[in-house]
Amino acid sequence: MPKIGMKPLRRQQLIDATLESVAEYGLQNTTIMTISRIAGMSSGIISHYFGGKRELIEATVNYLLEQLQQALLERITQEKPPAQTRLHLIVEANFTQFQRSPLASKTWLSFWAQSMHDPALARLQSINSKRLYSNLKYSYRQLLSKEAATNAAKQTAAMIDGFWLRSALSKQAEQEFEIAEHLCKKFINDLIKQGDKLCH
Amino acid sequence: MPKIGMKPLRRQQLIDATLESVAEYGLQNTTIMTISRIAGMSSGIISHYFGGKRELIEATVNYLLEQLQQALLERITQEKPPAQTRLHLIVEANFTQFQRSPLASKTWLSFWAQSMHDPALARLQSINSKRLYSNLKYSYRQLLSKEAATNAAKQTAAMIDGFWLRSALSKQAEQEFEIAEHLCKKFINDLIKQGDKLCH
Amino acid sequence: MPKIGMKPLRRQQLIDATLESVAEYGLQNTTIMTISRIAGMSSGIISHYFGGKRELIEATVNYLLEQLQQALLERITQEKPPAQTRLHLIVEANFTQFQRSPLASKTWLSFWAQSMHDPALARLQSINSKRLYSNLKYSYRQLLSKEAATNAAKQTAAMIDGFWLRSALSKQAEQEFEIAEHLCKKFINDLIKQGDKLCH
Amino acid sequence: MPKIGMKPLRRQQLIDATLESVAEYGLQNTTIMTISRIAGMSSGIISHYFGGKRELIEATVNYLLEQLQQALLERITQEKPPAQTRLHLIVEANFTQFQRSPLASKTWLSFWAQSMHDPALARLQSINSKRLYSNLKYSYRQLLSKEAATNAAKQTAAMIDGFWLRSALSKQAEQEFEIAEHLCKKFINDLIKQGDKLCH
DNA sequence: AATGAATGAGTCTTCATTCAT
DNA sequence: AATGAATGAAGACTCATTCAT
Repeated sequence: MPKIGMKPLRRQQLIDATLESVAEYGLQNTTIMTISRIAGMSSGIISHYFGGKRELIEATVNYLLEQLQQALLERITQEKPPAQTRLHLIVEANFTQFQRSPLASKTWLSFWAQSMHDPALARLQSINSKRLYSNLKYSYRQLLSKEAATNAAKQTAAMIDGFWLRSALSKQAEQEFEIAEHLCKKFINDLIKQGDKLCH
Repeated sequence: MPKIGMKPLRRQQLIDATLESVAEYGLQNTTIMTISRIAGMSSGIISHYFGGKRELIEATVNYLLEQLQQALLERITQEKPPAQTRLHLIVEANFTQFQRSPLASKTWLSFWAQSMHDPALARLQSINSKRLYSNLKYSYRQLLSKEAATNAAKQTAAMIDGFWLRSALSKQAEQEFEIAEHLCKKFINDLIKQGDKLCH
Repeated sequence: MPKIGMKPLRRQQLIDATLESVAEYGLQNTTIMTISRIAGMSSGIISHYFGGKRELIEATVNYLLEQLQQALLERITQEKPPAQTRLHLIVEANFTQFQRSPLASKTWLSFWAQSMHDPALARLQSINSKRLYSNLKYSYRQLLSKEAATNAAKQTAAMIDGFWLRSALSKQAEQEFEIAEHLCKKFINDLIKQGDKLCH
Repeated sequence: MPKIGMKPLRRQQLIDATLESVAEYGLQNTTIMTISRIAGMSSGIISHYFGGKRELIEATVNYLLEQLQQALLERITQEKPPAQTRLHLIVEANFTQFQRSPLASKTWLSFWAQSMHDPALARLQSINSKRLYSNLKYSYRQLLSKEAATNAAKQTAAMIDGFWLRSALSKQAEQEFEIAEHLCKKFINDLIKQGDKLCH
């Protein structure tokens, strides 16, 4: 069945299956078998489309990164929001329904841990980490002094990642994520309010 | 060599070797062989002293938790510090030289990821997470209203964990940890200063 | 080679290899390696087709039982023999060429010993034991009183198993089996003759 | 503690422990550890007194054989019984309380299975098998013709071993052994009675 | 005499990869 | 394009043996 465009479709199906498998069994217990079974395909298909398990894992992380980036772009590029709004949108992009899902959150954490010993994953993780920081700093810079903006961006990035980590590991993930988003925004607001006073 | 007191010694040696192995190879690539080779012992020794790999891993996490707890107790119990100082001490306890070491930080992250699919590790992680929050909240409560203290404790816990996570994954871990500790303390100070103003 | 019908073929090949291995090395010294080497396959194939060594062992015992049962059915069902003939046929089924082979006899004994500590094997052994007794009793009942039939069935079953055991362990197994079959039939004949006299 | 006569004592204690271990766990699952634990000694003691596990196992089988032989001698040498009585005594010696115990019966069977692949055990088993036959034949010879005696001895030996095997593997071992002993004696009586008639 | 700490070869099992079809 | 049969290296675990004390 030599259909055209089969390759992207199959690849995405396998990436989705990988996300499901990692969410259910963990990265450690995710095997060619669990992935291919979830995808409803044979085990050989992975080598066929990705060359090996490692490449499929990397492609899956890439997909998560793209989703995150896209969530931000969707929010920001439609309009030209003021800096504070933009900061809120960055927070929101990091706490979308997709990112909150056990599927995504468990996978992220597994990948981060793995990234310490896998250069390809480390590279992706580094890009992601810097991107969050840059986005935050850019917006803060419009409201605060250079030093204050740098500090604020680092604190906010840490708080976002920290809340995200704690929520992902919590048993009441859903609820925790809700509070987390609120407290991140509150932190931003307090920071700006405080910055105003200090400026004047 | 039937020496008395051999058991605690060997167990600690194996825990140390596990930390080194996880730091170097990751939890996923840490095997009975890597651990026993680092410890300079045979592979059978692990089953002999811990029953199995799983129990050794759990004992190692327990050791990390104890180190963390002890770092805090050392700082707090010798004196009765004021609340703000106490909050700083909590931050410091989470950023000791030991905790900053790749050995500890990489191991923590590996364990957290694994905890999502391992009830025993999940339990330990949960205890640790709640302990940090409780300690922070207790101190904040002496300075802020109940609601404000709760929010502050959650934000601070997230920031500590987040900084810790970002630093551990960073290539300039040492430097990042330094800044992280400073910014956590700064956040606490700002929060309290702000809280004062709101109260008055 | 995705041929259809590969599974039953491979399973039988592995069962045959298991019989050979147990006959040559004993159940205790039969390993995944000895079996797969005899079968001319890789070690992984056993888990692939049976799930594990245990299941392969059980399947092999089952095969021996089926062979025994089939040997009896072949002899009995084609005709409706008189009771005495039927008793002889039961004896013959227990001393077929296959059952006499070191391959079968050594394996039986290994399995019986193991059955004392393995519920699954114990169940199979129990079925086999009861089946022999039932078959004998049914035939004797047509010739003797109830009590005499019970006794005769028990004695005959014991004699068959005992001869079988002694022959299997003997160095001149082939010769011993020959005599054993003859003496079992003689015992049956004598018993019936004697029963006649007692009846009349 | 260089006590004199320690060696025989320790050896017997270890043989007893081996019997218990084999009865409880089976020969396959009987390890240096299970034996030494039951004996309340260290694992090293076995090498110390027997050289290795294998030698201990063989010594244990030897002990079982001696018990069997002694049971027979006790019954026969006290008096000079007539042949039929003597045959009954042989049966009784094979069904003493000790031989009926799971401890002895399970061990016997394990050893027999192992004997197929262990020359030392095979030798012991062969001696035992021949001894039973010889004893039976000697007594039968006083009552029957040479050929009849040979047949009778073989049948009786098979029946004894067969009953013993079936009883050992039965769930109601105790009860089965009782019936077994009775039916063996009955077989002997019937045989002699029949032999009388044929002789006259 | 007796211990038990330590070893490491051997076992079963898992699983990513290969490849004929 | 897609399968899944087959491989074999690597994993954790077991256990008889050794040996310093």
